[in-house]
Amino acid sequence: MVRNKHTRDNLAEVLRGHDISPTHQRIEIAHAIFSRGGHLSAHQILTLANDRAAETSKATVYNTLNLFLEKQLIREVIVDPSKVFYDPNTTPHHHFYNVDTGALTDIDARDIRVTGLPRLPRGMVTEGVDIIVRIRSTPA
Amino acid sequence: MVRNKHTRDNLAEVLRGHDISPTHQRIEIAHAIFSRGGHLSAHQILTLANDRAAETSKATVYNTLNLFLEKQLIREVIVDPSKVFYDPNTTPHHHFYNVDTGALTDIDARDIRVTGLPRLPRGMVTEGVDIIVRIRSTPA
DNA sequence: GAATCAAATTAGACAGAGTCTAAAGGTTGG
DNA sequence: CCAACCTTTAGACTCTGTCTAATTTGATTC
Repeated sequence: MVRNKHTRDNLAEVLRGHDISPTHQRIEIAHAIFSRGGHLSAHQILTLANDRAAETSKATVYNTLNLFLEKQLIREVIVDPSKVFYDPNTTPHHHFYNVDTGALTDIDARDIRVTGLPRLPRGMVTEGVDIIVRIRSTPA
Repeated sequence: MVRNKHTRDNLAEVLRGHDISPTHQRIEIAHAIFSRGGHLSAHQILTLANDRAAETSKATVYNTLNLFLEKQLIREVIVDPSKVFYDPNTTPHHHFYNVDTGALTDIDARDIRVTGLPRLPRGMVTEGVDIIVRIRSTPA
């Protein structure tokens, strides 16, 4: 009976599974990202990681996020020119982006089909397809 | 018989057509963007605009690009976390993004069809759908 | 043309995200 | 314990973009 998938012990295992030695700081950062399940900026992650004890520096947050990206533990979502969001959901999915509030919402990619894309240039392969649906509330 | 669609005189007309008073600087900026037909960063535009005569400041480039955006003369393309690209093509289209080189290529949106998108939350409208196909060259 | 007033431009200070560096701390194996 | 290596760190630095206050430009009216 699992009470919490994101205990620090479990996270250490996850990190090891991705070839990442689980240090204190990395576990705190993973905890910040995974326990909320959603779309945080580097700055938010820095704040959360230092919530229980101030032991993680800005440099480490950036180092670690880039490491997590490399090891495919998280994904990057680029919708706002001034900020990158980090996404713990690495299953194929896309995003609604509320241009008024900045809120990001996942769209499961299972049902999505894109047709009519041109053939790729020779010697090129697709690494991924990102769809961002920009939405806003109807004006009064 | 038109030799060049992007003479400075023609551009002045285009600007007026979008409710923008055509100043020297604005014409130089428009010229930089339109005469190359694609995907420049603010920094590149600043350099190009000062090519023939150094008369355009950084502040004006940013002011002007934002004005052009508002007046729908150009579009923004957000693919690179560290930089916004400005796109003179305002017809519906999407992009190939070469993650190795950073090169952007247009994909005409006419033939593209996306199915399976979930219904929008109440009171929301779609402002636009951006599709970015990330590509890279096959490893040797 | 001169006077006036709004719009546009500007240099440079500023802000925020992210990188880099050199030093220090911690692990691990022998 | 030692050596080699990996990780973290403070803080300086870079880069993109914004802001401000002052000046320049340009159009309008007399």
